[in-house]
Amino acid sequence: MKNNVKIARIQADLTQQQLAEKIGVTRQTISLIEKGKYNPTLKLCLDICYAVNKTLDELFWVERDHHEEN
Amino acid sequence: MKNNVKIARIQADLTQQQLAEKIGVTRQTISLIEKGKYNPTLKLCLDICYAVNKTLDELFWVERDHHEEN
DNA sequence: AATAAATGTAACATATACATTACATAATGC
DNA sequence: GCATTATGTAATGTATATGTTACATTTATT
Repeated sequence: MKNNVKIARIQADLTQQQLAEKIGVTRQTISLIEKGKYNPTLKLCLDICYAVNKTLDELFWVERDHHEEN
Repeated sequence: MKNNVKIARIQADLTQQQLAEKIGVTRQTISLIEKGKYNPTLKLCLDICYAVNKTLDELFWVERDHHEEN
């Protein structure tokens, strides 16, 4: 679950805490998503996009990798 | 949770059943997502994208609506 | 270096995505 | 009309996303 949330958050000059509050989620959730340790729901992905002014593709799109494990 | 899955699925000439099998999910899950009745995980969104050859933005992006009722 | 701020992460609880089974209705072909 | 296929949806179970609390580690500031 690689993504660009951390980069976008830093560009938006937000801490995990601030981003979490903007979205209404806990800091831990942001941390785990940035670390790729879990699989957020679409609604949460969209909320993150809105908070850092990016689209889904910019933050979460990954080409299919034929050798993907998982 | 409006999305364009149904349109893309039909364009790809797949039934809900066929799409579900391609992805490894049940037909019910596809049906509920198309009806906007729930909030799929990112992984499932990506699997749907791959199956119908669209990107996240094409299938799931929605501009923030200030009057969203969720 | 010491202190504070930011981040990682673990244990446990709760909500909900998704599976399973089942049945009903809608659409399509004979 | 009847049979078949596609779709909607309800009940119940399971897995996992997310919350809560708490503490450890890393990074920034002085």
